[in-house]
Formats: sequence, structure tokens, C-alpha cells
Amino acid sequence: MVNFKEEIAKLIAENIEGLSLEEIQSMVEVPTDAKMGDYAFPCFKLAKTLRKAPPLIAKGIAEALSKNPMFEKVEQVNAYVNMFISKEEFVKDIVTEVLEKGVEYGKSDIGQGKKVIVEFSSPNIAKPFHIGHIRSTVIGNSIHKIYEALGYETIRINHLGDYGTQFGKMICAYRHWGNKEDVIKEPIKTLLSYYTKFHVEVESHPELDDEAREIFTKLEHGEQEEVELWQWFRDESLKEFNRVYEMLGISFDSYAGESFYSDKMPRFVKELEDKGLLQESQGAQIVDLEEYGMSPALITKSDGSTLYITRDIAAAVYRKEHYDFYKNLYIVASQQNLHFQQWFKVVELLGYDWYKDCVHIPFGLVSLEEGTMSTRHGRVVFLEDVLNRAVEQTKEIIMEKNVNTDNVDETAKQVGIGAVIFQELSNNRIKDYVFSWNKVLNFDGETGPYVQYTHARAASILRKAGEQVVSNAEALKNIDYSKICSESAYELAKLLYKFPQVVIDAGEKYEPSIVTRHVVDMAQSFNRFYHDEHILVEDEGEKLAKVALVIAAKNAIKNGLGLLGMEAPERM
RNA sequence: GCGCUAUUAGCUCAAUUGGAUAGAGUAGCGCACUACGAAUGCGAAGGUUGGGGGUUCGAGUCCCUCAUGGCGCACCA
Repeated sequence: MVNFKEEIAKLIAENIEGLSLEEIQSMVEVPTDAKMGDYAFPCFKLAKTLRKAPPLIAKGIAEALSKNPMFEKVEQVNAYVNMFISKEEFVKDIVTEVLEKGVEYGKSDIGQGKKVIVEFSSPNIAKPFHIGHIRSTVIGNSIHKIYEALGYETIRINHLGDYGTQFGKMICAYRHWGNKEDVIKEPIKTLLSYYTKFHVEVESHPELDDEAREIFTKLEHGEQEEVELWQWFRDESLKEFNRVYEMLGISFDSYAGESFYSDKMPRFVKELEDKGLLQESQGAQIVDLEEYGMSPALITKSDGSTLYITRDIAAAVYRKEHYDFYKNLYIVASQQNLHFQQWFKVVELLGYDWYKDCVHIPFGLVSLEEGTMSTRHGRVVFLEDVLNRAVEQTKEIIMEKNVNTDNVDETAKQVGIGAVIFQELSNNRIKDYVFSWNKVLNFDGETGPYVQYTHARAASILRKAGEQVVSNAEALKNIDYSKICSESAYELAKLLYKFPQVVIDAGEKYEPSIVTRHVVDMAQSFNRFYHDEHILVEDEGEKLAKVALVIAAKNAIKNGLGLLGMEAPERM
């Protein structure tokens, strides 16, 4: 496939002096309005070096370029050179490319198999998997898919919150008020109720806190009884989490949570000490970060037990040694910005230059209409409930529309869950948002179901076209591309062309919403094309060309949805 | 108080990273199903890009300042 920006830059470079090819290429842009061309080149910056008025420069370039057959037309408008690509050739190139690549379209090999760790989801054991966890889970999964498509080898790590003083509290509560049968019946809800009770009771019985702390210390030292209870809580919780992961179609390469690193901390604490970074303060061991404008990193508490940051650093050191990652990505809420800055700095101070390869990918807060979510106060919306309701509603809509699907339940699952995922990935990561049932259950406009519907509609056209026509189109023989040069067909082809670059951009910025928006654009453009033109026309040549474009669009949309972690149903 | 982050149409969000007349969806209004799927498409309306300065050929985008919201700032994760 021709890289137009690059080709255009080369042509311009032949006609002006004083700028490198790269500089020129970065100046080539796509005009906001298609009426101004497919590509444009502003000449303001050249005025100084060439000592000529920008419009004059533009005129010279336009005249030189207009001789090239790549363009249908090149015109000068003020300081701009506006270029119109020859449509027939363009549509031919792009349709050929997409059909030949198929499921591979959008992928690239820029990653060259380099290892990228994606840490995401990471719920806390014995606590509900609620709507607040959806962001890390879904964004992380999409980033994994995008990096995989870019040719990286990804390692998905679910850094479970399965360690810390909270487990001292949990075990303490279980011993006082717990019941084995109840836990087995409904693990998370039951364990959570113990945890909540602990917090109520501790108000009047402060000695419970000491007891909990003592239990955690035992756990940390590997005392059998405590470890067994903890292991049991962990197993039961994971069963519940896996139910949600299965619904979302998400899996992991490793569930090495915080506890996994418990025996890997002493070595690194000693290293800090040896390098003279550790100092005592109010009984705790800290790394002072004042000269970097940050509060100190607390490595061990005054009672000697470790903290979150200690485990995160130990985990990073382990991962570097064990995986030798190229990038180590953390899909974690923006609330923890400081935490990551602190420990990245500690790793730098330790003298490891791979601190630069660790990236915190933050995202904004989800709150409820009644306020911030709070497990302790019971102000939570369970992720599983959201998914189930979305699926139920989808099923109702399918029944209502009386669509001919082989398997209503499976389709409802794909669309309902897709709707939730899509909604989550449509905005810029960093935005805070308020969860709303109305919004998550709305399937009109720029939504997941809209895109999936478009895909199903394309599939429907292809079924109507018949196998013979589809296989002829797929064979790419004797297609007369002059038949599909209408504005709407051309706009659609342009969006298909941009797709691989969109995937690269999304990867560079760790921003799945870039893919989401492009998928919406492709769907909108397809629907416009569909309404503007009759596809299955009498003229066999025209029909063949249009069917080829439909196959290409359907394929690109499907690949795009795949990068978001969504299915593309054939009927819905 | 300090730090990070956000602020664009009534609402939810874009804007190719400094380029031409700031675009979508949604809500409300009007239109289009005897053509391939109306979970759709089309039209009109909707804006002092939070305020004020600055940088330059050009600013939603960069700098300064103020305002408002969110988050964080030592033994939770």
C-alpha cells in the first residue's frame, strides 16, 4: 500500500530546498474539509528560508505536482497546496490491500516480537468486582490487543491485591464471626460482610486492630494456619472473578499478585540499604525524595512489615530479570500518579536505567450518581450485574425486532457485553465519569451495538449477494473500480486506508479510544454509503466492485472491534 | 498550603499534536421504510473553546495568571 504522506513529501522535497524529508512529511496534513483535498501542504514556514511569499511558493509546488499521475488535481489556495488523489487508483489499492490481508489488516510488525508487560485489572481479593474495576480491565485488555497487533509479544499480568494488612483484618474477622458454609455459598459477599463488621466493631474495640496486625505479621512469616485461610479466600475469590473475565472474554498469562513477591522483597530492601538510599524516620524505613519534590517513599513500616510500594518495586525488579521486558505497562487509576512517580524514582536511584521503560497509564475516576463508590458503605455497582442487565436488555430488543439469529443468547451476550466494553473505551482514558444505567443501556448513536449492527448489516448484504458474487469479489479479478468512485464510497475507502495508522497511534498513546472513534467513523461512513447507493444492482461489474468494498469495510470494522475486545456478530 | 489532572454546543465527547469556516453523538424540532436490515439515514437549530494577558503569519492546542471541579500529599492499596 502506498504511503501517501511519504510519497507526497518526496515530491515536494524535489521542488523546494532547506527542509529535510522528515520535516516536510510532518507538515503534510489532511484538511478538515474534504473539499480542500485529500492532503494539503501549508507553505507559511517556507517563507523565511525561501524569501518568497507563501502563496507564491504554494503556486510553484502545485504546478510541479499537478503533472504527477498520482493526483487527480492539485490546486493552490492561498498558502496551501491542496492535493486530490486519483480516486480510481486509490480505491483499487485500498480494497485490494484489505481483501488480501483479511484478518491481518491493521496489523504491523513494528514491535518485532519485543516483550511488553501489560499489568491490568488487579482486583482485591475478597472484595467485590465492581464497576470501578471495569476501566483497568477493559482498557488493559485493549492495550494488550493493540500491542499484539503491532507485533509485540505481550504478557498479561493480573496483579491481584492479595496481600497486606487488610488480610490480617479479614482473617481476624473470620475467626470472630465467620462461618465456613456461608463463605462457600457466596464467597465475596460473605467475606465482605465480615470485613465491614470488622470496621464497625473496631470503633468500640480498638484492640482488634492490634490483633489484625499481628495476624498479618504471622501471614507474612508463613505461619501455616494463616496461610491456609488466606489461600482459601484467594481461591474462592478468583472463582468469582473468573466468571466476569469469562463474560468479558479476557484472560491472563499470569496471576502473580502482590503475595507472589513477598519473598522477593528482603533482597531489594537490602540493596537499598547497601546503596545508602534507606533512612530511618519515625521508626519507619524510607527513601527521601524531597529533592525531587515528592513525599518520601515508605519502604517498611515501623513494625517492620512492608507496604504496597515495596512490593511494586520488588515486582518490577523481578519482571525485569524474569521477562527482560521492553516496556512494562501499568494500567492503574490516576489516583496513584504519585505512587508510580515515587517508585520509578527509587528504581532510578538504584541505578537501573530500565525505569524509563516502566510506564504508568492512568485513567480517570468512576463515580456513582450518589457519590464516590465505597465498598465499606455498600455504595457499589457490581460489574457482573451491569453485564447481565446489558445482556438481558439486548435479548429483549432482539425478540422485539424478531431478527433471525441462530442463537439468541449468544448474540445477546456478544452485543450486550460489547455495549459495555465499547462505552468504556469511547472516551479518553483520563476523563472522570459518572456511571449511569441509562447511558450504559443506550444502544443508539455512537455505541457498540451501532457498530456491530453495521457489521451485521454488511454481512446481510453479502448473504443476499450470494456466494458466487462474494467469492468473485474476493478473488479480486476483473473488478472495475471506476464503478465505485462516488463521494461516499471514496470517503469510506479513505477511512479504511487510515486504519493501520490509527492502530499505531493508539499504541503510541496507549489510548484505545482512538481505535473506538475510528471504528465509529468507519461504521458511519459505511452506513452513508449504504443509504446513498444501491449495492446489489443489475450491472454485474458495478455489483462486483461494490461488494468488494463492502467486504473490505466489514473486514476492517471486525478487526477494529477485535482490538477493543469485542465480537462482530454476523446477525443481530 | 503544595503537586498532578481536567474545563470545548443544554448533556456526553472529538479535533491528524501550532494550520483553512471548531466537528460527532445525544436531547428537542422536521423529513425518509413496497429497493440490499429504521439498533439506520438526511435536514435545520445549537459555540466569546472557563476568564484575562502573552508568544506568531496563524492558538481549542504553547507560556503566564486567575477561577471552578476531580485526585493525591508517611506507616491502606
